[in-house]
Amino acid sequence: MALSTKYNPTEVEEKWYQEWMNKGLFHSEPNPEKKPYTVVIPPPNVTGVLHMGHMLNNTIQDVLIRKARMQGFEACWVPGTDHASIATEAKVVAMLREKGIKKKDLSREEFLKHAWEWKEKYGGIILEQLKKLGASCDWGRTSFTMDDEYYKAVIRVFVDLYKKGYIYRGLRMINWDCEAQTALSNEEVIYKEDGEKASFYSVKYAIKDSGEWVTIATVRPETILGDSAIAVNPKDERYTHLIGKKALVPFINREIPIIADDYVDKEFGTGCLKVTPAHDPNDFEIGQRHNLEVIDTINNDGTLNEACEVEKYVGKDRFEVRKLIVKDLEEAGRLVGTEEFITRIGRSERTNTVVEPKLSLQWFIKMKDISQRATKAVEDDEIALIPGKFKNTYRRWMENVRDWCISRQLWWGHRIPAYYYGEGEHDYVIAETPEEALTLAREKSGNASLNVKDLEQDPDVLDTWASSWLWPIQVFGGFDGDHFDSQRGKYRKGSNADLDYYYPTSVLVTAPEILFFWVARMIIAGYEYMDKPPFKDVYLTGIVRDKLRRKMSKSLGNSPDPLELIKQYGADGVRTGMLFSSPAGNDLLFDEKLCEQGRNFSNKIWNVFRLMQGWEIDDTAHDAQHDMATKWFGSRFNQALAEIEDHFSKYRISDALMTVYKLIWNDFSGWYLEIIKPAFGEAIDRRTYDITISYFEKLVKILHPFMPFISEELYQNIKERAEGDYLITAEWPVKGDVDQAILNSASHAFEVISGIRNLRSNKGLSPKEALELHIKARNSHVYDAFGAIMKKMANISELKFVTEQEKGASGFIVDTDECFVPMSGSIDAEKEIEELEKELNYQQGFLNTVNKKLANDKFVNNAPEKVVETERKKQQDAEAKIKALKEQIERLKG
RNA sequence: GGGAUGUUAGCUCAGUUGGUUUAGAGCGCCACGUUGACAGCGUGGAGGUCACAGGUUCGAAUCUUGUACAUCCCA
Repeated sequence: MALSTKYNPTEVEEKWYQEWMNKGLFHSEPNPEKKPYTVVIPPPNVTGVLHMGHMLNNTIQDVLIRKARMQGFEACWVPGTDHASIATEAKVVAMLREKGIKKKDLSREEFLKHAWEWKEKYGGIILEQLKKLGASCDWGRTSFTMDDEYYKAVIRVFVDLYKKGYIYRGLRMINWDCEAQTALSNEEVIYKEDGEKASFYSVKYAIKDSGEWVTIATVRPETILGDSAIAVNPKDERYTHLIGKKALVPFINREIPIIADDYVDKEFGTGCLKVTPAHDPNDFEIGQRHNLEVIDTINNDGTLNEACEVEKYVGKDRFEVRKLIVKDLEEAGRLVGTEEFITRIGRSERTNTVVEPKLSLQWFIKMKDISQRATKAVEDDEIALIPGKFKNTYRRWMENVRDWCISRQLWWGHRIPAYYYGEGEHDYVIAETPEEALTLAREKSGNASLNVKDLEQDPDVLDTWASSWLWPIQVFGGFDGDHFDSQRGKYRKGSNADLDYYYPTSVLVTAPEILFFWVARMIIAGYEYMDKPPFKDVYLTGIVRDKLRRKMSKSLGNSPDPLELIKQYGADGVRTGMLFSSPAGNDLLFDEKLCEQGRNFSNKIWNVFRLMQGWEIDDTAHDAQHDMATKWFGSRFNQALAEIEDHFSKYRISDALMTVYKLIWNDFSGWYLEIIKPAFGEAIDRRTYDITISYFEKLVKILHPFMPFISEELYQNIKERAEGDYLITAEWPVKGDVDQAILNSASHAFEVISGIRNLRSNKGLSPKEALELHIKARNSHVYDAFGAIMKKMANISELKFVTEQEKGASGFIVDTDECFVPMSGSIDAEKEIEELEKELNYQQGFLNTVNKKLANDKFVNNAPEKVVETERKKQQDAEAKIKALKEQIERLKG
């Protein structure tokens, strides 16, 4: 059968993925005979489509899981998706808006129906796309963070943490969109790149019981009426005498203290800061530190309320009031100056209105105590972050961890299980179900006649991360039913076979951007509920950028369509393309050329197969000449395998791939096959053929994690396979012996071959023209073993040893052996001398540095003996080489 | 403003507790080559004062200090 000279991935990839699925080869069950190797996928958002970041991330996971599977681990890769409350809700709202439906016209139930429909339609897209990449996930275990059981788990954990005293309700600044009347996440607030123009007003406040004044500067004069202090820097000598005194708010003459706080920048404005805790996040924090009154003067719709105490402003919009108040201040002689400056103004992504910082009651998790174990785990390397530089980042964040605000003013998500039965601040209960809530509420209120209708559940949902932090536990159902011991607030050990077997997982592969959002919190939850870490290693990938180092994003349009790439280069090509340049933690500058390189590699391997497949085999003969070649490649393979294992142990996936790449392309294809390749029309002997095929089989094995499809295709084609024999589950090669002497001899022989090729190239001699090679060698060992190979590879008709310089020959030097190639024509002596002198120069310079070292007593006395010895060896080698070079030059001159 | 990381060939990166050669790889580039696996290929070649300036050391791309630039995180 004639095979195409080009490899065509599309069909092959489809075929093998189906076959692997049909045979259940991705599926895993706890197996006491084997050790587990578990990976949980970072669940992609249901809103998304596959982008290059997913491609990189999931390729790495697949490489790791496939290798583990072949190494005899019970490999389990659990896939799934994240409900992504904010992103999804925004998408659904936008979709409804296009249909002319407003969210506020819908009931919660109606809205959620739309959301679920949307999720069913689009939520699985990424997972389907991952199949094209070759991801060997155990699809039967697919999880979703809003599956029924998962939902219950999240609620359970909320109740549990509340019982343990970790959850509380408190005031916090949020971003408020006055037009849409909703809270915004930080991600939904946008700032113009170059800032915006704003006016900076200087206003003077009277100091009580003194004729003095103090001048503050503000961009938001409408919030003056909510002021509760004036702050100065404690080191600012201009104002020290005022600290502790009272100032009077203009118009209303409310007495507010003058306080000292480090936050205040002496250089900025007048050095006096008006503090309005209700309407500025920084002011709020200052307020907390100094126990200041919080006076909320702005309504949800952006108008001022009664709390501002000035009748004419009440009910008017904040920007209208700004104009009015500026005018009034001016008339009252309180406005000292106005200047324009550029500042960052946050606007709502959706309505473009200026975001109003607003205080609101939110739910929090106290982080300090609950996170102690997680901080220590990374500090003590119980969990390794790779690359290690993230250990610092992690420590700093954990040591300064802030309480986690877990409530979101949204509908899509896990609804907070707080049930209110009255208007009082504490009139609520926390429970898994309304029924339980009712029982608790009756107890707490002492009102036995309460019924379910009197309870109102908190309308907000939980932060998405407050569900995904349970991912490594809950994908195995760790919080289901009796597995969770709600008395102790722990997983009940031994109750869930899957969890007991697969947890802790082996490695988490994710992006550094979510180190705190997700990774740290999973570690916290892992120790809290399992008393064990969720994973042993965390491999942090880089960000995929374009050639110009810009992050790939939809809005820039600089991200290629991954599926299109797969179509063009094959999944194997794209996978290797991504991995060629992705050291852990470093950004990957994506270039389609890398995929092209991957595709070319597929093609190279394909043609290797075509070559071997075309050979005729002679069963009777044994060509002993090939024994040296097979021995050599055996050692070379083992050497490379050891390197590969070493790279893998350090998660240097890119280096491991490059080692495989070079082993196949240079060593196997470039040298080995060329050596044993039978001449046109001749057959290869059986023994050499068989061993070559066994080498090729080993090569496709170590290739498999990177290029699963072409490797399986070739594995199936190089020989008949028994039923059920697949590469994906085949045994990973075992490390064997490395014969260093053979490797050294081979590289010497290859250098001689290169020397001859180089000589041909310089002299324009055809490779078809046979040459003689005469060698003045220190020992002839290498040539006894590799002579035949050298003759074949360099087209040498005769190889003989000489003891004297040769006249009328071109020469070159390998190590200290002098090689002569007799020439029929004339020799360009000048040119050869020039080259030899260049080399001589280098060697003499080199010898100089070595001699300098050896002449230095301090070096000889202080350096380790081994180092001194290698220097002596270098000295000897260089001297011998220089001698040989000089001889050659003499010869040419003479 | 605080902190972290980085700067090695045209590009992307290795360089593993300072000593195997006055630095390596892949890609790109240049020259030559095509009836016999592969032009999506082969053979050969060029290309770097390791950002800059000091310091430590017998010895520095590697340790240290400073400068410049770049990226990221936090406020």
